[in-house]
Amino acid sequence: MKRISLNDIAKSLGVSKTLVSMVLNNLGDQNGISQKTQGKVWEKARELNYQPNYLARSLRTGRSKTLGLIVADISNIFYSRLARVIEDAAGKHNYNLIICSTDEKAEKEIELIKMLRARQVDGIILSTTQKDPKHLQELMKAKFPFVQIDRFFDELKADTVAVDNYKGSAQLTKHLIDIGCRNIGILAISPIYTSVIQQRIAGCAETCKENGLDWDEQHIKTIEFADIDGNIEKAIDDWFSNGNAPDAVFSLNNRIAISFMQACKKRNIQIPEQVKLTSFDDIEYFELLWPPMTAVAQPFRQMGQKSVEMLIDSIENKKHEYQKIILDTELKIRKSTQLK
Amino acid sequence: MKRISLNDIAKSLGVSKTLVSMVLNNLGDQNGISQKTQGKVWEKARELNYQPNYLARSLRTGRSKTLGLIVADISNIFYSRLARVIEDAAGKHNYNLIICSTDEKAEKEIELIKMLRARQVDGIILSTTQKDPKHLQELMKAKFPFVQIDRFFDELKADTVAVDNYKGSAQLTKHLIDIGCRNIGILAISPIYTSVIQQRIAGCAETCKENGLDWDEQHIKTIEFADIDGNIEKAIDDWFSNGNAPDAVFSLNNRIAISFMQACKKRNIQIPEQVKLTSFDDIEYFELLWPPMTAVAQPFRQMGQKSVEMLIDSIENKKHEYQKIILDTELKIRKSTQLK
DNA sequence: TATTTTAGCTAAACCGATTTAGCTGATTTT
DNA sequence: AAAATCAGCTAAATCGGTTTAGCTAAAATA
Repeated sequence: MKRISLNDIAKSLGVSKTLVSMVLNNLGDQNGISQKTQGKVWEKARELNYQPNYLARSLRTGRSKTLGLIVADISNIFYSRLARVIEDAAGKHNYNLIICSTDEKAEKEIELIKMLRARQVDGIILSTTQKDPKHLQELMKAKFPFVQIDRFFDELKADTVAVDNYKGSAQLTKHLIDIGCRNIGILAISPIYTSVIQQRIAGCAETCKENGLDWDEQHIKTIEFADIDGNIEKAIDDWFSNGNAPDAVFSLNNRIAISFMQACKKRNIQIPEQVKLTSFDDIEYFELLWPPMTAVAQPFRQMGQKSVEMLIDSIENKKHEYQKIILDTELKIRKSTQLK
Repeated sequence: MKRISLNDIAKSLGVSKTLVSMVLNNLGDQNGISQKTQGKVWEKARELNYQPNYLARSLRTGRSKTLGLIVADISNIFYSRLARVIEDAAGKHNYNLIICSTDEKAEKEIELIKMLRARQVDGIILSTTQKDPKHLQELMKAKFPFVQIDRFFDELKADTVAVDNYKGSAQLTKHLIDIGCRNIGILAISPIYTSVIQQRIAGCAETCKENGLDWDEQHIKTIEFADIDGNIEKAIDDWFSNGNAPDAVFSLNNRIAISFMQACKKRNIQIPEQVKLTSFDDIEYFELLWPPMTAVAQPFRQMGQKSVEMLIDSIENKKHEYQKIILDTELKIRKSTQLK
């Protein structure tokens, strides 16, 4: 049952394992190994069904050909689609992926980064949950390759790919104002200190102010990640039983939007008649919901591909220079913000 | 920038790396290392911010504490939810996960298994795309730990966790017949030879026959994974322009159901008035679609947890005995099969 | 013929941990 | 005082590759 090693091949052929290694890495010609010997090595390798041990190789070369991907929750469809793009892009360069979810816990994220580094991943693609950039600064200081995706600290001179959350949010808000909304409520997923959430809130708030709407913090309800449904219930209670219900709700995350919609169904709150509903993160289901949901779509394919390109360049290219890529979103207007 | 190794700690303290290794693995007491020395080691490790190299450890111990997860497509919400449960369950035992998608390609699956074994994962959780059990039999012969999840070969004496697809499908079909459907069309995702698809087809076909409905292969449309939308278009063309349109459609996969629904919207085919629509794999969005979709729900949490338990037992426990766990599904009846 | 070159190959170090077998000097037992 | 025990520690092998430096015998050159 023991797996076949280079040594086994070498011994059974009466050659050195150096030679076997060179041949199987296609360095035979370069090192002047005769065609005849090369043939024998390949044949024996096939006969014994040799598979190299990547651990041993990685230990020696210092390259594991593995990347880490850290997101809040891989079962969130936004991240799983992103993960798939990243998996494929990484695969093209012969890298594989260890995927981890933080559950929006900053502490867990730090543990995961530590674990991934202990596993000698060559780099990490990270949608951070950190409140401040301290830990990522340490990564930078250690010259450890990583890319910020989706969420990021602008002050870090690090590779970044994200969307213009401010602009996307402002566009959506403008749309709501254009169709007559005067009181926009925000459902923000905790932790709300992330760049993504802050920018989305700012985009909405500024646009409201610019257009002469009242704005204060009261418009924002924070939904704890650990109990989305319960928190949504509370938010709705608060809004709809105190007589200051918003005429439009802007959910900053697809999960929350769904939960809000479910709650409205239960309570017979009509969308869009009683309240307009909109969300960040367009997903394919939004089009088929009742009512179909107006949403801000993110170019997740581009994001995924770019992040891998940047990361691999930063791993393999000594003179890699960091880049910040900010992509545009697209507003998809649907029935949840249209009366007719 | 070099990372700190055991040797660095050992040298800087003037002790052997054996000692350092023992202390940091909490084997100090057991090996009679004095408290004073242990204290010094821990302190130095903290001071130098030592992180063990998992590759080196794994190479030596023969345990990588890594599992492989192979599914058709991690961006499919069914698999991403499963993956999340598996990630958490594995994490509790200090295992991490390399996640891979096969795109329903049998060849790619074989490559992925090879790759995962080369990476020395300790075991694999696999939703197979293979047509015949040949390759999995090889895994068994090599005594390599793996668990079949969702899709499986019944003839393999291997750990398996899945649902009773036949029963779930039969239940759903019975429901359709009960509400008056006489001509049920199946949308099957290719490859249709998987256990899952075969059982779902059989459950539907047998139930139709038992209830006196006509049945032949014409009722089944195969949808190629690589072009779901295009294939759905063709299927609809064929059904609805040839005058032998089904009065109910049973989609064997959540992706296909969504695509079918989208196509119906475009063509103004009314659900459920013109055609009832049902699907396997209940997902949270189904409840909010218009119309909400009748579906067969799978206990994915249980599936994920059980699969990890079984796999880890089979890795760590010499006298592990294989188990086959077949769970029940739950029929969720919603508006897409109700006229009123 | 003596020397250099070359083709073809190998020995040994190395990556960073774990693990086995055993050493050293002090203390206890006989 | 010699032998046995014990506390506390270490040297070296090992996992399976890659890589460096260099060997050997035959062929080519001087």
